[in-house]
Amino acid sequence: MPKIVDHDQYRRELLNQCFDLFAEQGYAALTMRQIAQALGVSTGTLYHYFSSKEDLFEQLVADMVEQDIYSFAAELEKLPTFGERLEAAFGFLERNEARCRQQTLISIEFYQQQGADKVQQNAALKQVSDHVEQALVDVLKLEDRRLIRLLMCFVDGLLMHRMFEGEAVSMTEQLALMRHVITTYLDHQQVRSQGDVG
Amino acid sequence: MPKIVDHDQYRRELLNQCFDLFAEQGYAALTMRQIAQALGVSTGTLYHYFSSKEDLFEQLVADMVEQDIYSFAAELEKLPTFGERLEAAFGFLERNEARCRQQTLISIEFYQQQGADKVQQNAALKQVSDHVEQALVDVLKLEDRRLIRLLMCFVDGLLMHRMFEGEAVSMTEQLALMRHVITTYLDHQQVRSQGDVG
Amino acid sequence: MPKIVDHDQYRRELLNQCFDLFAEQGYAALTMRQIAQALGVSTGTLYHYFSSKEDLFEQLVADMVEQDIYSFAAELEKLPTFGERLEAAFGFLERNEARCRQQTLISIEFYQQQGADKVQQNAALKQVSDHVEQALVDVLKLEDRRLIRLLMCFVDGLLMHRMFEGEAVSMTEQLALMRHVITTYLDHQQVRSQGDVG
Amino acid sequence: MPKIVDHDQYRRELLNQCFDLFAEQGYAALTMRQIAQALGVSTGTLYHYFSSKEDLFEQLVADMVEQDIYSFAAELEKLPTFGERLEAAFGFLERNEARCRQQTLISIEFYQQQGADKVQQNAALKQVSDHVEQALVDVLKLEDRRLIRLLMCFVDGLLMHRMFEGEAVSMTEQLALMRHVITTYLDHQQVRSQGDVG
DNA sequence: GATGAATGAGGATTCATTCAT
DNA sequence: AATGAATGAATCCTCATTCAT
Repeated sequence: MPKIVDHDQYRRELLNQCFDLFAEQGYAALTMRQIAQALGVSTGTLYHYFSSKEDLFEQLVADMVEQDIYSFAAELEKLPTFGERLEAAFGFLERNEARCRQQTLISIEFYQQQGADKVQQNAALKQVSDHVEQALVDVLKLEDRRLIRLLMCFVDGLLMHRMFEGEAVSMTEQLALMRHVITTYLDHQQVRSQGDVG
Repeated sequence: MPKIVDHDQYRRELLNQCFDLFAEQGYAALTMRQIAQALGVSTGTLYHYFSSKEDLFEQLVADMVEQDIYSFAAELEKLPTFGERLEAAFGFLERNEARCRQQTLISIEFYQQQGADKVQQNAALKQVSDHVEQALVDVLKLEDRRLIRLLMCFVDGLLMHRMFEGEAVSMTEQLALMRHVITTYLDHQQVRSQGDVG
Repeated sequence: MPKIVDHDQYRRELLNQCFDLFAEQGYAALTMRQIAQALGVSTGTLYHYFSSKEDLFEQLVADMVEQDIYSFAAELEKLPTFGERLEAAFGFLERNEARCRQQTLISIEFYQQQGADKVQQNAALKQVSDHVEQALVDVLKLEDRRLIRLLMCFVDGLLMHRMFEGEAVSMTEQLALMRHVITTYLDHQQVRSQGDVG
Repeated sequence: MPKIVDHDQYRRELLNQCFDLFAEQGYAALTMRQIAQALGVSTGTLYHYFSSKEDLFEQLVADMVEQDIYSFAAELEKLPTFGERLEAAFGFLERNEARCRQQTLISIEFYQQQGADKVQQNAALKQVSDHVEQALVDVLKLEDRRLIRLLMCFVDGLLMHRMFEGEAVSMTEQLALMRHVITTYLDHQQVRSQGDVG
């Protein structure tokens, strides 16, 4: 194998370690020296692997897409009912709240950093979103993509409110309520469909 | 005699004009010189009214609380059914999407700027949230605060996804779906309640 | 009397009140706003009486010359021996150490502010010095101006060391020693002179 | 491998070159840009070696302590009489007047910059003083520390007067006179002691 | 590849001074 | 005369980036 593999692998390792830093400090407030120090390398080394701070950050976001934090998928697929699958998914979310918040924050940082227009052209965030959407379709076995999207919006909004207001917003309560609302809606749909059929 | 200036009023005027700037550029990327230039004053004047960039920003957020963008309340209260009231509220949201996005962005900026701990202690954002919550309770005539909170999370999440993905996420579609989901849920609740009663 | 008298008198009053401020903070560290605030006037008023900060400071130094802090002279003249007169003069110095230090500090500030060349051309500090020298000649009834100058140097040096080292340098002890040294010297001179005569 | 630079040595070199600047301009009037320019480096480099302007200045003063400008000591010790030793010491002073003035000025600047309380706690200036005092005790072979202190006060005062009044105060004359006064005093002391003994 | 010293444009902030009232 | 709001040049300091070693 050529050296390129090592190079690329090391680059990803560095990116991984940067993740928390950007989430905690924000793009602008985080300096290259801070990053270098936290990673235990010199700024020179940083510039050996990334052409600029912006490049480093963009690669970080791009990398985020590929990180399959939805590796929990397998567990869910065995569950028989939609209700159970949603419950498991929400349970995962609750257990990984910190990480999910970070992703949300970094996405927003990216948005601010790039400027609205660029972001929407840049495929990165769109990809993250689509990726997650597809994962949910597969895992929840719910075909209605509008509903998937609704869930995603709600979840991201909930994470945001949790940042601002902390425990004043109950994760457990809100997730339980949403499950109730959604299942009620789906049941009703089914009933109506059956009624239509009948 | 000094130049006659209503100090406090002028300060608010300056704050108002800053709002867009912070939402567009973000706290860190926006310089005091840029602000001064955009407002048509000197940096010295800025420091005459605000003791620091941070102070300016904090006042901006504090001011945001008091701005009653939910002045649309009056119109809604006359509407007879919950479905109509929710539709009207969502209509307002759609028409004022830009402004609402800005508020969301600035809140997040504030979160990053202040650090998680401070933010949750700081009354400001909590107030915004409570204020909006109460307004929705009054206007929608919906007593279940958990549901109100759910709606708020969803709406903020939707705004966020709209930022990242633009028109790829349909505001109209999502809002309509949510209305459907919620009314279905409420109807079902009522039915069940009546069933309980009967 | 024309208004000029009032104007001039007020100007002097302002100068007087500035004295401590400059001694405590130093020229550069003291701002016009601070001065204005301390004097209970506006910066505008300050500029009505003084054309600039530099001008204010120069006038302050010039004024210092004319302030006869050596008004103690009268008391001394009645004392019969040189030793007693010197003792009284040093006693005055000890009681007014704070004020004397301030004068010294302000002189040095002036020196730094003006630049070495200007200072020596500027009559101000030279005048203070000559003024004091003459006062001492008259009061101590000691004709030898070289000795007067030596005393002045010593006293200023002592004040300086007291600033830096505080009570680690004893004012009382040093002044007493100098009195002893000087009177010994003068006595010896006299003896020798008499010996020459005889 | 990094550029090979002896950090500490270079830092001292920079400090050395700063000395004159601070003495000439004073702490407040001297800007970091001016310093950088004078030293032929960038402001960034300055901040690489010193954490702030204040730190730079404090290190300068601390460094001043260790600079043994009293390296002339060896020459003096061979001289047989106190009179000759004092003459040689004053001769050295006269030849190094410029440097000595600078030290005095910088000490005063330090005093103003730090505020009276801090200065007296700060060991730096006290050390300079003690260091010089001990050197004089050793070199002049004069045990009476009060007299050493008196000489130091006089010398510093003389330097100060020379700054303000330039050649109007004669260095040579004043130093000669002080020598005369002191030797007369010491001779008299001896005579009296012998008288006591006899 | 790796280092960290060096750079200098650019940031927040201060402050002497002006001037409309 | 008196005020204090307004100005903007100049200050200290930071930080992305370069480059000699």
